[in-house]
Amino acid sequence: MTVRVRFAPSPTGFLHVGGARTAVFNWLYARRAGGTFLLRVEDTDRARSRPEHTQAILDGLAWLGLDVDEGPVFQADGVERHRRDALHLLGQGAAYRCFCTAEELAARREEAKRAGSGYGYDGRCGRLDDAASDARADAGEPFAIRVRAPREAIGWEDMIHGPMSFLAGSIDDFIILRSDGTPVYNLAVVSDDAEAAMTHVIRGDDHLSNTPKQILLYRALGRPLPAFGHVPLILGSDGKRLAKRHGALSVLAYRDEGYLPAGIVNFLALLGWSPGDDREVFDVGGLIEAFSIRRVLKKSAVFDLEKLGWLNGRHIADAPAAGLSGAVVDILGREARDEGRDLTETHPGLENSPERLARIIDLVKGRPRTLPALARQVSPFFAADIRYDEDAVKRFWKRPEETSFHLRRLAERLAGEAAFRDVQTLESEVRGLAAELEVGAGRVINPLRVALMGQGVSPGIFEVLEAMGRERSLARVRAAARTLDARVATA
RNA sequence: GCCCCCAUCGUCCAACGGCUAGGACACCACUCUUUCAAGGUGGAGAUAGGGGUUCGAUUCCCCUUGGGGGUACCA
Repeated sequence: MTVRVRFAPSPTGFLHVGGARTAVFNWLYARRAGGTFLLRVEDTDRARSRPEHTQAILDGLAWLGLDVDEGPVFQADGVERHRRDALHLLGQGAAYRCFCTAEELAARREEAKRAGSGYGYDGRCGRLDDAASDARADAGEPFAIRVRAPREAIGWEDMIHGPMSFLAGSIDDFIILRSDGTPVYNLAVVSDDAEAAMTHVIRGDDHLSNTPKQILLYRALGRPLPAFGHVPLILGSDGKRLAKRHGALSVLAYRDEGYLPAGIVNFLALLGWSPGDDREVFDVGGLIEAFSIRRVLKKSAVFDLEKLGWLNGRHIADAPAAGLSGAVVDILGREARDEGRDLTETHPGLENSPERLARIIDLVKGRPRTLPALARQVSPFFAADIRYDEDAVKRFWKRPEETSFHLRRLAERLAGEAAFRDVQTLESEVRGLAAELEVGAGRVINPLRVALMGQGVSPGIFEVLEAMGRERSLARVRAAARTLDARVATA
């Protein structure tokens, strides 16, 4: 039998990281098994469901690269079938009409709570004889439909938790069809999963206590049971269930902050799962190959932004330059527009020299953790004018007078080079100057880095000189000297 | 209240019932006499507590504690 799994979010919000991880596990399971991954939008809560949320979920999955084989199907489209299933159960005697009103039930629950006891439905309407029930229904009295919960314990073999069991009597006769004729969640899920022939239901731990209710519905309906697997929840740094206050939660927010889908998927997969050895950096293909639902933990995991950053950095470093250049152009272009300028103005040549851009990206991509950080490293190689980072200036341009002098001497010396083609030569020139000046090489190199990059971080400075080229490098060094002179004058 | 789940460094993961409890992120130090958001080396850092079972328990069982989920005519 081929594997059929589904991801079934409610369109009541965006695709958040918790949902995304459930989707990742389902998708990985399907891909690993050569099965089918279905998307079902559980939109039966009309009050909270919104079409734009459905779109956001679709966009989120697409961005992550979790391609859907079937669907999206919408739960609301199955309402007629849900109703038929409820009525079928009623006809079979596996369910009964309940004439208790919502108000009565709330009052009884309140009272039970006050008395400090449990408050499952007492089954009183289930004891009505058929004639009485029919008469009241015929008289037009509104009713909901409840299933008759079995008296024995309900258990199953969970793919993640192993043997699971709920005590006899711990499940009450719950409502499956409201008095307005609309189905309740547990019925809709079972009806839909059975209809779509799901073989495995992999979902969050929060559904653990729904499972026995659903199992009894499968049995009552005479439908084959899927295998269940309940993946642990993701917690915030305070150990509480991940919520909005823990920060950016929509996966698209991570996209906007410059994370790579491969980095997010890798990170999410590692939350509650490991291949069993020390490997941590995986591309998507590697994840599919290594994934096993048996190795998913029972324990909930805390979302650690630091580790996501590190992992994303690894993915940026591993990504081919061609796959990164579009993002760099976009980011720098957006920044230019924010200043009311144009990219051809702020970064001339960036868009029409793809080979040079690729070379620069390959040079700098080992360090940054996000796309904007990558763009910041690329920027100086194309920027029409340099901007000096406050902290870098404070740290490496501490002696403006001396540094200005050093930089001028360096410019003179480097100007003797016809072309900046050889990294070794460049290095010996810079070191030679430092020796001549009788200062440590770092005393020249660090200020030079700020002059060229405007930042305190860069690849090896000699590679930077070479990649930046003769004209631009000399211009930057001279401009830095002028800037420093101006500072001395105003000081 | 009742039902259910969970418990290894701060965090994410390892450890057929058997080496000194291992790796990663973060942190600290050193290093790359060139920066760090990169690399390398080293360091600190955990089996929640108590009982069992066993020659031997992170591992199996029980209790306690702690955390989480559910307990709707929400999904």
